[in-house]
Amino acid sequence: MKTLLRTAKVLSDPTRVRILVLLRGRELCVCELMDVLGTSQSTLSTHLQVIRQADLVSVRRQGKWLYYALEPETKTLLEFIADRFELGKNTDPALRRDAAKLEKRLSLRDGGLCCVGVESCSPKTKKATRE
Amino acid sequence: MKTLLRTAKVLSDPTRVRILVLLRGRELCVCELMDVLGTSQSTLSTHLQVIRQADLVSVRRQGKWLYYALEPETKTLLEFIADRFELGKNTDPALRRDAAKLEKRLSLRDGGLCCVGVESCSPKTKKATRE
DNA sequence: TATACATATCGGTTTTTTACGATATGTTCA
DNA sequence: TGAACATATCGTAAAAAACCGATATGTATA
Repeated sequence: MKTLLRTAKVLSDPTRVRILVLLRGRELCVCELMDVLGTSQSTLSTHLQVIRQADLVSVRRQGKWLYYALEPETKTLLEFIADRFELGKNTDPALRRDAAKLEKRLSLRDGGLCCVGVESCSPKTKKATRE
Repeated sequence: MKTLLRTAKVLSDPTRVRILVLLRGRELCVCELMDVLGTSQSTLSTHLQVIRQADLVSVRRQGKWLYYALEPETKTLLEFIADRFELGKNTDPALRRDAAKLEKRLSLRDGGLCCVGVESCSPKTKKATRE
């Protein structure tokens, strides 16, 4: 029951759903998520903690960065959810915008590294990156 | 997305999960739910509204009483959830206690009616039926 | 070792959620 | 029609969650 409650809590917040959907298909580092979501770094970090405590993701360190990825079981769950609630087919405007932003952001990766030469990755310049 | 958020919100509260599990397999009237859950009538009513707004249940009036039942689609969803989060196998103490209480309560039904001759059905005597 | 930097945690504030008694609503049956 | 009753809604207080800036932590690299 507790596991269900924690998982459902993750899924009851739009930002967290967006995070999970973004992680579908690839791992992402925190600053990439921040860029796409447009939230503050501390807010994002807290959301990630909620997701982590529900055991829905794994974290891997590479260099200075932490890469978040869906657990295999979470992928199953997300398939089911995307199917049932029609998240997959670019139906939702927020999710579609996220996907577009992510694509742009991913094209900035250099040799698989997320933040090399991306000025928005510096916390100093990173406040309120609204478009 | 909105549908997912509403559904997940329903599932992120233990009382609401208990309600859905109780409704698995049979419809129940509000006073039966109240008896089993041990919450106040207004609290239960509010939870039921949240569940209703997520389109997870249908309501049917019979005589003075309202009977809540899972929508067919909700049954599918609950099967999946019970399977994945191990709600079915009497693992959870709260759910097991609920099941036992419900069985007793259902044995009081008279000709399929829920509240005939059940004194705890009167709002006056119904406050805080803790065991 | 010192600095820079990516991410986490803390403190405080605002918003949301929950619970409950009191009251309203609407149905039933005398 | 009116009294009784099952359920819904309202008002409010208490608890939880979300957000953010500031600061802490820990890794990387010069």
